[in-house]
Amino acid sequence: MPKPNSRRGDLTREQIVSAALACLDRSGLDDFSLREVARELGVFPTALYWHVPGGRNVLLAEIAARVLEGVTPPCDPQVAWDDWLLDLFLRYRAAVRAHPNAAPLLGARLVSNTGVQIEMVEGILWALDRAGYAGAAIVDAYNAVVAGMVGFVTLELARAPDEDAAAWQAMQRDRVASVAAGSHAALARHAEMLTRDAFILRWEDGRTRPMDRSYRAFAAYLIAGLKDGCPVPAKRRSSRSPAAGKASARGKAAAARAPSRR
Amino acid sequence: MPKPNSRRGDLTREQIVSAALACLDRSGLDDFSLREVARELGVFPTALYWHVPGGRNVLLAEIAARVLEGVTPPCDPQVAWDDWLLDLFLRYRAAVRAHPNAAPLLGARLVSNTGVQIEMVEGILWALDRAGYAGAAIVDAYNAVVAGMVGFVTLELARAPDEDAAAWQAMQRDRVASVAAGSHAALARHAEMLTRDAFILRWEDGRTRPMDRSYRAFAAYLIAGLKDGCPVPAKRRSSRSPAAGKASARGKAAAARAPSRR
DNA sequence: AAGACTCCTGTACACTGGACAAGAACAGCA
DNA sequence: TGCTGTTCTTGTCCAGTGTACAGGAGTCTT
Repeated sequence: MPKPNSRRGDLTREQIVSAALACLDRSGLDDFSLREVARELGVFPTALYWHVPGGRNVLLAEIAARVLEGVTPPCDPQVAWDDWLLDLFLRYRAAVRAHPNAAPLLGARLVSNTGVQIEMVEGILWALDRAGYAGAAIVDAYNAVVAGMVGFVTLELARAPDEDAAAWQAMQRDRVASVAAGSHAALARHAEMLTRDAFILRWEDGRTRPMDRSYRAFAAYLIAGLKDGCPVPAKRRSSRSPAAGKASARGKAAAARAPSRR
Repeated sequence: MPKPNSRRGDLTREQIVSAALACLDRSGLDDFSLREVARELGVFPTALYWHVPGGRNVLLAEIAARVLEGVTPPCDPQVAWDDWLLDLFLRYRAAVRAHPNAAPLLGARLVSNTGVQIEMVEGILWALDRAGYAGAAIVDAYNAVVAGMVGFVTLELARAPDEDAAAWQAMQRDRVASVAAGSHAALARHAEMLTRDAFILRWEDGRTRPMDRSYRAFAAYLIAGLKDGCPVPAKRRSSRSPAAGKASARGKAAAARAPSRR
């Protein structure tokens, strides 16, 4: 029997989400359970269903929304669109790093549920609009921004196996070394760096070994690509030589003409 | 009591992984259970532990590796590095689309376990090396490629809530409409397209409504950014005029699809 | 023929998410 | 004050999960 809650109507949805987030931070997503949340609140597990109908999944979605609260920078017309985007990239990552166990949630079921993320959506569109995007192209650019931002951070924080860290590290290093000795020249050449900082090969995840530099580089690549790939190079203060913009515009238009197949 | 297995040593690790993949395809990741896999094989659940020590998680990792088997295009020095990368992007997506329920697996715990993905790693490094990347920069570029590729596809295939589809669709559309009516100009302008094809706002997921065009655009942005961002622009055969390169890229990628193993 | 080894059968356990019925505390109203 | 309906909480219940562990068939080696 849990300790009687102080008073009657004390249990709020907000409170539940907060407690759930705390549990998630502590126990990880795999061991996340409604019963633990209830224990934390001093309440019976089934009480949660009253405030958050839909149960576990809905609660997790709520957590995701909470984590993303306030990531969107203000829409300041003084700030150049690419700077704004970069800022969003950095803030998103910071927000998720504050609750790394929520990362797989965001990566796997990012859905608009409470309308919190609407601000983010509008912000991205606003930035891309100022960059000169419109029509179908703006949808593609928007998707690229979201996928890149969310994807990188999710992957960065994906858990490395939590067995004995030293053993895992040794195994990874050995395998890379042995494999690379063969015909894998490029791998061999950078083996040292890769086992520290490269996806798939690294033996520490992003919470013990952040990938700041790679993330910044990634954002830079993507934003640069967005500059190049814009059909109408720029709205104000054209950012790049018109020749490059025009040339790549032709290529993209050609690619976009063949819609589906395969 | 499961039906007696035909013979004694009939159960292989391969068989188990195949059955598990079949279960995953059928039931989805949330409802994936060892017991169902065992049922499918006509075997007691605990029998799986003999062939797959480590249980559920290890089995899931094995599935992930299986899904990614044969994605890596051959390392043909005739193919330009950017064409090779684009090809990899397309093949990766095709492979995951064949088993969409495995997408969250790849997105959340992409780890090198059986060495299958080593080929992919080496391929990417080889391509980036030819692009002129080296040292720390090649690690960043590599991470960008992996994160982009994996991230987009994972997000594309993230399940939309499986309640009544029509209701969900109506709700999404209404919310966007109502919110956009306010100060969200950019959102309002493209509301129609966005609710169909944009992350977060769309009401169908990637398996019923593929995002081919956005994915191609995304790959193009990223690869363009990688071209721009390279410290030493190009190693051999200095990158041709951008227009010509883009034009030939489509043809080349299509041609390179033929000599695939598997 | 005997033993060792491989592979699988059973049993058992602690735990999960969630449906359900019923009860407690409160509100408004007479 | 007493009554009634609503809002929340309590308990109970169940099917199903992952996996540890003890053995028991079948096959191979000697």
